[in-house]
Amino acid sequence: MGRSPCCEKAHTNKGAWTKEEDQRLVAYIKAHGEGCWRSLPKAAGLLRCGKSCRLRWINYLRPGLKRGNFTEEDDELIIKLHGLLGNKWSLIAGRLPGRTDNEIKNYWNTHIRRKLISRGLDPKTHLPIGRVPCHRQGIPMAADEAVKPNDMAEDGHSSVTSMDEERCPDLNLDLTISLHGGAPKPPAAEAATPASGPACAQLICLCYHLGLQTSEACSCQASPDLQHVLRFYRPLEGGQ
DNA sequence: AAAATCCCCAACCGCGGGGAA
DNA sequence: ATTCCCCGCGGTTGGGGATTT
Repeated sequence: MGRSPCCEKAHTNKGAWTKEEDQRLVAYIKAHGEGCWRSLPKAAGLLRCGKSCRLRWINYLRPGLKRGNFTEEDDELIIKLHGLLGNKWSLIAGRLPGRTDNEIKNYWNTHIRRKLISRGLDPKTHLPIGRVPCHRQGIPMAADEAVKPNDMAEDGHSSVTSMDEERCPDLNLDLTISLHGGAPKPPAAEAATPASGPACAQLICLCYHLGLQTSEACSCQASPDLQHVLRFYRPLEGGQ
């Protein structure tokens, strides 16, 4: 039982990519564009599975990738974003142009984790090591723990917003996503890009995004001025 | 200089979501 | 309504270079 394999494993290469494979992949994507990863390997003459091709392209061959050291500012941004989003590497990567989710994930696990530990902070919760998470005191916490049913019900707002402002006043956490009421979806790329600033009218509450919308946890829908627009959004002060 | 250990990161794996049939 | 397929994500692995003994 179980899911069928993503490709015919018997006739696919694994492991490190060769220069020739890279060249074939780049040439094919330049000519035909991204997408249709399943059929790409055959069309491009590669003995690789589609997933492998996609990964190679996204993480290594795609133009515009920044390779090399992260700056101190990058570090701090990643730490802030991780504190709010948790291990949502793709979302975090969306905030760091030229960086991939895989790269950030690796960098987190190899460098930033230790950095936090050396500061006496738990890399998972961002709390002082040994301390029990408690956001009500404005103490940092992991995003997984940031939105809990009771937090939402008490005052009708996501505590993430106030937490966010308390903790990262300089951080634009525009986590805009589409409505759940039949309104057209904005392009996925806009969901977490700085470009979708205050001008973006279709916003949604974070609790819904986190799957809490159907529970009592989310009271955003009760808000009279948010009948069509539910939001978790905080604009930058003075732009990006 | 050689062996052992550590560390980094590219790549793989399995799962879940969403759309099409 | 259900099943299937594809894509994308996050967790994990393992090869190989760097460092230490």
